[in-house]
Amino acid sequence: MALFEELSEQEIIRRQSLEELRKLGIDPYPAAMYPVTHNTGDILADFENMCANQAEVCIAGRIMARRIMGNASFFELQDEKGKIQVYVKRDDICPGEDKTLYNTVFKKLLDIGDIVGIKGFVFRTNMGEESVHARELTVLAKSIRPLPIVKEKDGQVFDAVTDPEFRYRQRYVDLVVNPGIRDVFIKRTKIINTMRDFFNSKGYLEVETPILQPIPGGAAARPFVTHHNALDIPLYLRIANELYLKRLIVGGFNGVYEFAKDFRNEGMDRTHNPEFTVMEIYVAYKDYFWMMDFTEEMLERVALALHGTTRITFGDKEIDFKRPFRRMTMTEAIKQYAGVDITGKTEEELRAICKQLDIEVDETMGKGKLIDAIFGEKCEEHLVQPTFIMDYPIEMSPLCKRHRNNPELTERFELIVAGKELCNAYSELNDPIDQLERFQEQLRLSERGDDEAMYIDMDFVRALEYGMPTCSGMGIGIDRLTMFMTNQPSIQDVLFFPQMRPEKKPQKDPAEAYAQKGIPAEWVPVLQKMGFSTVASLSGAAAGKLFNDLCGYNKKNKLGLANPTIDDVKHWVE
RNA sequence: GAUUCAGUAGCUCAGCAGGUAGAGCACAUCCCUUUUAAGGAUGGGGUCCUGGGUUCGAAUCCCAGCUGAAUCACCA
Repeated sequence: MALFEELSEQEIIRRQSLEELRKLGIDPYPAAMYPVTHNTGDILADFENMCANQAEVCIAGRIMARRIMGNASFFELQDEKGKIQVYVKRDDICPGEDKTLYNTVFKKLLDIGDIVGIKGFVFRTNMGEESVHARELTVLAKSIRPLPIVKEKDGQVFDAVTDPEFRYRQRYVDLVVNPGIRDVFIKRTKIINTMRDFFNSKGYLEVETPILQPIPGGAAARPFVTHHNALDIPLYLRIANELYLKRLIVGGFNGVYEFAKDFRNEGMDRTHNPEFTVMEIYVAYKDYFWMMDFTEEMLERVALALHGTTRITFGDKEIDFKRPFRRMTMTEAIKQYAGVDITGKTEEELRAICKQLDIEVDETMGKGKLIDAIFGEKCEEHLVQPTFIMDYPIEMSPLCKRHRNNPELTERFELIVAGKELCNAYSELNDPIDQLERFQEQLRLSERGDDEAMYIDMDFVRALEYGMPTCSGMGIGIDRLTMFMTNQPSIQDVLFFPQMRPEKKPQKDPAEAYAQKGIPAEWVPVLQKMGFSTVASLSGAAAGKLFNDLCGYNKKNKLGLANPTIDDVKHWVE
């Protein structure tokens, strides 16, 4: 009894069914493989043919609905590809005298959520429903926790589980009961595979680089820190892999790419998760113009692979990934959308412009950040269709090559879609002396109070000193790309397991802890029910009231326990 | 970090002039016995997020906290 103390009635019943199955000699969790031959998708795709031939199939999956009748019943079996109705006739699955498998096991001991295997043949019922007629039923895994019940008819969903906390914490349940969730994640993988195929077809090499880094380089962000015991040094979870991929270009690879989990110790919101996926690619002897063409082709392929068209819907917007994308410089964009010309302006002049445009600034912001603020505040929101914004100020791009025609700018582009940054790319800086100076400039910004300025990675500078060919690199946020391509408004909807605050388990002391105070084990559940879930919580409680409550509870619930004396209770609350 | 909203049965939700906790699905028992989100009847199931306060009395009103979401701030 004590074992079931915290279980709901339905859970208790299911655990009893579990024991009943074992008593009948049925292992509710058998070890042997089950020889599945088809999935529901296979059957429904070729139904007419299979039905005409009464094709034999062996399928397995979860019971999602049951319609129990006398000696014939129906249930819905759900597998990875969908659902199909199964027809279970007593005398077919129990050909002999013993009807236990049908009457007891199927009708009484199985529940929604249980995983079963069915051998049978394909047929259509009188009602016209595509079905499998069962000849054999095998219990493959008993479910002892009831699933939420979600129903569906003609594409309309009833009682869907919508609580985001439930869905994200128990994604496994979300995937089982909510139609369409699985599809987002299948598309996510398809996006990645399409990109990977594209890169491989060009002969570029997929590589892996360190996640634990002694210097968190390649981007400006606060890192997660950890400690390596054997080396006794701090290590950082990478915020980017850029500097390692460029080292490989130094090493002689012409094209390298990596799908990388990066980690940034910053705020979480609808578009930010502390760990996220980025694809970065570097190709030698190319520049950022080439990379724009490459990026367009890649995204067009992804859209076509997913939707068969370049036009996609995102929220209330329609976005077209058809090449070529619009291209404009940052200066042009600011001129067009903010109405100011930033050409040749000093830091002080820019600060005045910000003030005039009602943009908040502070003293730590240098020229680059001021320009970025104007762009972010006044321009980004207008850029709905894919747009390359080119030629960023040099201060905000310490790893990017100086612009060939203007030393104030860099050969950098970002791709903006629906007002959000999707890609970031450079003609990569390969001048080691310039690179070191840029790092030192970052250090000065950092001393001025900019806590996101980059760390100096001297080994990376050393690598550049040996010589890196001209090259262009591009990074793209895979989570954001998936959000666009699957029309999901939140990053949590494209991550299987988005970061959540850990669940707090209510603390409960075991009966032994109560025993040390002389409290009999049978009273422990009663005390816990009354809110005294730990021994410590008892101290200081009003003994008289508790005594009355306990005796009253005993009587009211007809527990038949021997009441403690008032002196006993006084001792308990000491 | 700020503001707003939400937290009631396994799930979806009602209830909130403060007065004995409700429905549908799910579950159990029975009837029916080829059904289609839902046949019929009966029944069981709740720390109304937690802790304080106001009150004769709080799911309901007030305060604080926890968890989540949205918006903003921060941020590639």
